Amino acid sequence: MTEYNPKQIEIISITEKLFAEKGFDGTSIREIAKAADINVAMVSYYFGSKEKLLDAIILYRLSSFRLMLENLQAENITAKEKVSKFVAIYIKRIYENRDIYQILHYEIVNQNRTSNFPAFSEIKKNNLKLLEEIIQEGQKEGVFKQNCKSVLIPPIAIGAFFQIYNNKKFYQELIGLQDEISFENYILNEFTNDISNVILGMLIQ
Amino acid sequence: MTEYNPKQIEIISITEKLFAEKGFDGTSIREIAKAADINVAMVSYYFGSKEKLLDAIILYRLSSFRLMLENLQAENITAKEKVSKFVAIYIKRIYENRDIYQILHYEIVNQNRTSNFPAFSEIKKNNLKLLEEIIQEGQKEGVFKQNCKSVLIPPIAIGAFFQIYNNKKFYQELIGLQDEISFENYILNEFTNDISNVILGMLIQ
DNA sequence: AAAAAAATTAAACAAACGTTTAATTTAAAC
DNA sequence: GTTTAAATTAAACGTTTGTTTAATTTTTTT
Repeated sequence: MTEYNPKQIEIISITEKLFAEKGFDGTSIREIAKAADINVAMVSYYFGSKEKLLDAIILYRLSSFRLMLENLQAENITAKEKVSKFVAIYIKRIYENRDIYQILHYEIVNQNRTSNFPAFSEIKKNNLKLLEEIIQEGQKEGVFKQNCKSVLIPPIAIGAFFQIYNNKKFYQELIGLQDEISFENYILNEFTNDISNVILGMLIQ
Repeated sequence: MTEYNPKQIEIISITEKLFAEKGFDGTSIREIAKAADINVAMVSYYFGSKEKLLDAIILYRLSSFRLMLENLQAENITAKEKVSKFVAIYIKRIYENRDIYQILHYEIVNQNRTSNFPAFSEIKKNNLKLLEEIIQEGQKEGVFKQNCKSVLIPPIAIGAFFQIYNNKKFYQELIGLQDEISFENYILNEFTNDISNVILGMLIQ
């Protein structure tokens, strides 16, 4: 795997934000160069092309995605608590990596690019597998229903989060969250708790 | 309000699909012209510019969005049944208008365009108002909790739908839905029912 | 049938795009 | 301190972009 030097990582980070905000097609190399305070030729020099820069962003961010949830299974808590923890860790990770999620989401919808996202599918599958193990545990404990819709859990969590995040102004006004910090607090506490309860309500008999 | 002739409506419909698939920036006027079998100059001739064509698409689709849910409140059924019906109508409408939802979603995230979406916010607010009336009804009936998170209902429904729709291939494989028809059936029946239950689980004491 | 209006066309426009070049500066190696 | 490699630059490349022009065809009106 390719290692990136500090200059490359800086370009990756700045471009990640721009792509998430304005989209791949909506962001020009000249904009990137200006934001990162580099010459336009540097993108090609370091990454080969704009599209390969996108690949680099995805590769760079996704590489740190593995593990994190692995330890959860081993913990000595009830299945119900594990689901709550899963949701909390999941939403936190999405929130913290919202830029790359936004980019990936759009690039998956938008078939213009030929980037391959099998790595992303793999992560999703692993998450689901872990989740199903936890649910089976809860079924054995007799607290979860037998026909649980585990597949719906990630889309509910991710989907609801991005619906609110992408309509931030609308919901900030609605819920009454003035600044960025109170919004972040809402997401990581109240929202996380609510979604956790919604999902548990679906699982518990 | 401007009326559109059949030729304009054809351009609107074809462009709507292209914008939803490839994004505003990812779709060129020449692509639109080719798909709609018209000369490139016709877009400017009929709509003024590419950006005004986007406005026309939004205006044209959103104008048919009002009502639909209005009658629900008057029906002689329980609040619980009303919520189920609300969710079903809501998901159906999103599914049938998924292209314009996709465009709006992206354009709201993407601040490149100066299109104003107060009409869309208005629709969302009206939906929420109706929903809260139904919930209050259910609270009076004594079936719904006192502190209900009604704000979360639309984002859960829309969010979960688009998470699945935008990762269609992934979920088709996962759930086992070979063709387009069985996917549509899944969304309008099983998925709608599951989401309805999830939301009711959140409301019922 | 003649005149007026609307629709359609091919061609051209300048601007912006991603990318490459070749020259220059900076840093590392010896 | 000289040589070699890496980083950075301004300029130019050929395309593609959205839009406009001016000429032509089609349709409508009288």
